[in-house]
Amino acid sequence: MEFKKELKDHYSKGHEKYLRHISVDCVIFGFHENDLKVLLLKTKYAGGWALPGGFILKNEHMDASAQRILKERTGLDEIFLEQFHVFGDPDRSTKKINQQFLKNIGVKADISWMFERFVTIGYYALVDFTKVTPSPDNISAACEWFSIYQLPEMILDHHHIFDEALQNLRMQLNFHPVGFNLLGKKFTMPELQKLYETILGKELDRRNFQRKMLATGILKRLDETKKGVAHKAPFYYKFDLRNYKKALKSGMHSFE
Amino acid sequence: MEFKKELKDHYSKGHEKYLRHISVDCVIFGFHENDLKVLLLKTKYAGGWALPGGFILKNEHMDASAQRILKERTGLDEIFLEQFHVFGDPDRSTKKINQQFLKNIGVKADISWMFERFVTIGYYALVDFTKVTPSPDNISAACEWFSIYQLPEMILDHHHIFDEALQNLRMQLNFHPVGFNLLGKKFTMPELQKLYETILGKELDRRNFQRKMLATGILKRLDETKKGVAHKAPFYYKFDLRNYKKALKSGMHSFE
DNA sequence: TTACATTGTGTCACCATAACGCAATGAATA
DNA sequence: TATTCATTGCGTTATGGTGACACAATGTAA
Repeated sequence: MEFKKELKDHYSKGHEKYLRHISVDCVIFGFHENDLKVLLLKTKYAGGWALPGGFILKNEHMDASAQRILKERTGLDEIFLEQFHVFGDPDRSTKKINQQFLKNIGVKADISWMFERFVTIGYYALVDFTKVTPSPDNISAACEWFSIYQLPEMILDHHHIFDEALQNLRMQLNFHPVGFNLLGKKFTMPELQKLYETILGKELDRRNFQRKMLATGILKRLDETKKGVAHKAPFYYKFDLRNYKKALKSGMHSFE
Repeated sequence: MEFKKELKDHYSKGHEKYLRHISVDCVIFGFHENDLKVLLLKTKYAGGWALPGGFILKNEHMDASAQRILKERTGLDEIFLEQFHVFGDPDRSTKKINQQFLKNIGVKADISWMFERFVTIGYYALVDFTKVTPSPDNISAACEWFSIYQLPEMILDHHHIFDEALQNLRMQLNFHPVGFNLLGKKFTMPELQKLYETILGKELDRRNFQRKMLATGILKRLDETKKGVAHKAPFYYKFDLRNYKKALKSGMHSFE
């Protein structure tokens, strides 16, 4: 009940803390077991899964609010974040779902700022899957990873927001290095390739991929090879941060 | 005085009409006399030039509000518009300038929604220069074109917004056809080339440009040649709208 | 010891691009 | 009327990136 009061306060007085009409939604990508995954929240009251989202504090930088939201859901700091699109359809947050939601938590719809229209800023994030501790927020019953190829039913236009995010990530992949945010410190070439294939949703030629990646100069080969694998052991690589950052700014060439 | 009352109402009661905290700013590009130009407004009260901007009506699609703003400043309908970035720094609209402004029109700063923080959505537009009738709004003394290479002093972070818009336009130029929105119905190859050179800010090889443009398939050569020119008369071209739109979706290759 | 899936490196044909050549055009000039 | 000449239209060549594929090296499993 203490919890419900806090929630009720949030929904009836949140407009005193946050900018009205503006929300931030995050598409958080992680890579695990050769699969690209997205972090979603199971809403308690509305039903369906939702992108981690939140609002902008009255004196907070918009980017900082996205960072804050991600920190709360993943436990991670200084996440790679990119604003990719704003969703401004007046009907995007249908009144229906909010009404049901507010009724469930005992707030009269017409006195809540949540009942008003929201324009939402879409961010996508790339995180190291192994370092994330998913934690649901107040209004969520669960916080879980989903394969981007097996997404559950999602609320509002969140599936559409996800689609746009993925499309933007794929574009980004053509011009900027991406792996650093999604992989651990060291990795093999086949692992890196799998990441690219998963994001792009298509297979790439092993040999051409290696040649192109090495040509970018953002990789450093370690003397170490992967142990305990059947067949020939691949080398480990790490990113050359200097060149990696240069490539982030200046851009690269595309992949097949 | 009638005018001042209207303005005062807008600044003291506008929040009843518009979404709070959100504005829309447009970078309107036009091409004239081999020069890329931007449409700016001279503010009456604040001093300095500003991007045409406005707010989102409570039940209006965000894109529609940008279209409305452009219609008011240029007289044009169905303008090519692209949302390119959101500017969310809490300090971007400094209180200083708004305070001075509101004082000048006789509105107490602390009662106006305009005094609050704004997150602004940046759009850029491509228009046919010859069809535009620049018209200033209430709070502006003038509405004029400026060469992107000779911009005047601009208010707030509007110069920064312009810079981002130009950078995005240049990116866009690499993958999507652009001329249709900036040129008239028919044009010569050198004219089209000048447009590209002006946007990119560098010279291109005349012969390679022609070959590449024709290879895209978005152009149709007319039987007509330009009259009254010294030396060899160039052919006129028009866009093949079918292929043009296809290229808009699927993308193209880049220019040098 | 052998089999075999996987890795590292190399080759080749193809295509887009950048750089440049040259003849055709047609108004301006002599 | 003949000539000049900047500009246009079309073509050629060298280069480098890309996709498709070959082959030897590796190292565990049979």
